[in-house]
Amino acid sequence: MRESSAAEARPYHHGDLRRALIDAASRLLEAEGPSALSLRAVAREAGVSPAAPYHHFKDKGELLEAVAQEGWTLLDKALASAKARAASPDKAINELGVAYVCFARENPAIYRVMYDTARDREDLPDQMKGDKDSAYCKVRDTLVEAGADPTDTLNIELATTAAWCSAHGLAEMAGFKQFEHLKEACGGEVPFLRAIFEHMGLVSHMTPE
Amino acid sequence: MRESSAAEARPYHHGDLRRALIDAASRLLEAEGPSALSLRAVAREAGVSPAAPYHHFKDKGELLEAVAQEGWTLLDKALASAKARAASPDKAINELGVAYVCFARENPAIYRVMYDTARDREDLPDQMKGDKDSAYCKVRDTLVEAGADPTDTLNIELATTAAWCSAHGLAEMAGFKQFEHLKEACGGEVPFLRAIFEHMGLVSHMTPE
DNA sequence: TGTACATCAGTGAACGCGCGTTCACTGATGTAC
DNA sequence: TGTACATCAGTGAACGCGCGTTCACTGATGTAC
Repeated sequence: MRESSAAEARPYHHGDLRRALIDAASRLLEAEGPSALSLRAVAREAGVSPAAPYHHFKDKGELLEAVAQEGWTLLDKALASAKARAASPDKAINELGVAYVCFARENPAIYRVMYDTARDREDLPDQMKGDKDSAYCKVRDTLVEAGADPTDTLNIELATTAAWCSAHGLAEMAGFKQFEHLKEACGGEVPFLRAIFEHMGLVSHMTPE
Repeated sequence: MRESSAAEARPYHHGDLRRALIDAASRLLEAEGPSALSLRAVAREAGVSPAAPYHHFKDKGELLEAVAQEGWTLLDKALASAKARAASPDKAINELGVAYVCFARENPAIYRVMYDTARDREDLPDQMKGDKDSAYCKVRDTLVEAGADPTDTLNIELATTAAWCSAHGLAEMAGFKQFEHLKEACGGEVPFLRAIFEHMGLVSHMTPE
């Protein structure tokens, strides 16, 4: 009832500073790049004193992990809506790939934080494999729907991994200048991505024929 | 004639401090990780004052670029010897992939510096495309030797890019704990890599039949 | 072959900076009675 | 409904640190004569 005007001075208690700090970190990250992400800068961006974040995060690392976690959740959502859009299961796998790369291209700094923190721990977030709605499971299920033998779990997992790695590699490389002329030749970035995924032939090896 | 004993105190003039600094940086990088790579630490590791590197590099960035450049050269060599070892052209492409990933796995920090600096500039080193002996050209030529139509330059380039991205993605992910059980199931890391490359099917789309 | 001198490649002290984190504090909030 | 008090979530000053870089310097090297 009290916050009548948007321009009103922020009250002493913030309301949801944890959330605000994660958002500020994301903003900073995309605006200034990963190297600019200090705890002090995040606090500054959120309009709060340098000590305030310590009431919500043990240290800088814990904030970074929260930002990465946020990224994985956004990625899950992006893949879910791509899958919902796909016309048929055997088209879906490449569309998931395209959506994956687009997510990385639109949020390059968060994407980097996601993988940098994962690589430092040599561990992808638990969410990835456990959760039924996770991005990983979505890719795997799509391969099955496209005709892969669901009882051949080893090959299903290998194929899912192959697809994931391919998409990650493409996501990290797609921005390089060297590929500009290929994008033009294909008629834009998305057709270029589609063409690359075609060449990776991720589904053909899994289906009986 | 003067440096008789290996234990002799280093003379005032170093001889090849530029080289020594790049080596020191590589050592530090693999020992302590990319975040530990400061100019001062490199000077310390090389046993030299903090100001000494400035006689050989304009600033920290220039040293980093030299380290990355060194990495690309080492990668070229690793791929060259893998290609020389390969039994047949159509096996060679996957073997190049395996060698690529092994290089990244054995030099993870340098590998990261290579791509971090490239991504910051959105530009792979010129060497990559220009030089006939470059890693990129080696992959492309191998695809042609394996039967791809050499006049279809667009598809050759797309396939080379696809192969490169796949290998890069795998290189960055291969260390994750989540894949331990797959490596075991395949009988080791290298067979695992081979299996993943099989699933990526990089050659099948290029050959007439 | 010796010597004067320019140039090269180091030293080490110093600069200012932003960082992560801690501290004693205080204003705001919520709860027990 | 009012009040005392514990707890929560901020402040802002301060700490020590390692960093990149600059500076005046000096020891070593190489070259012209």
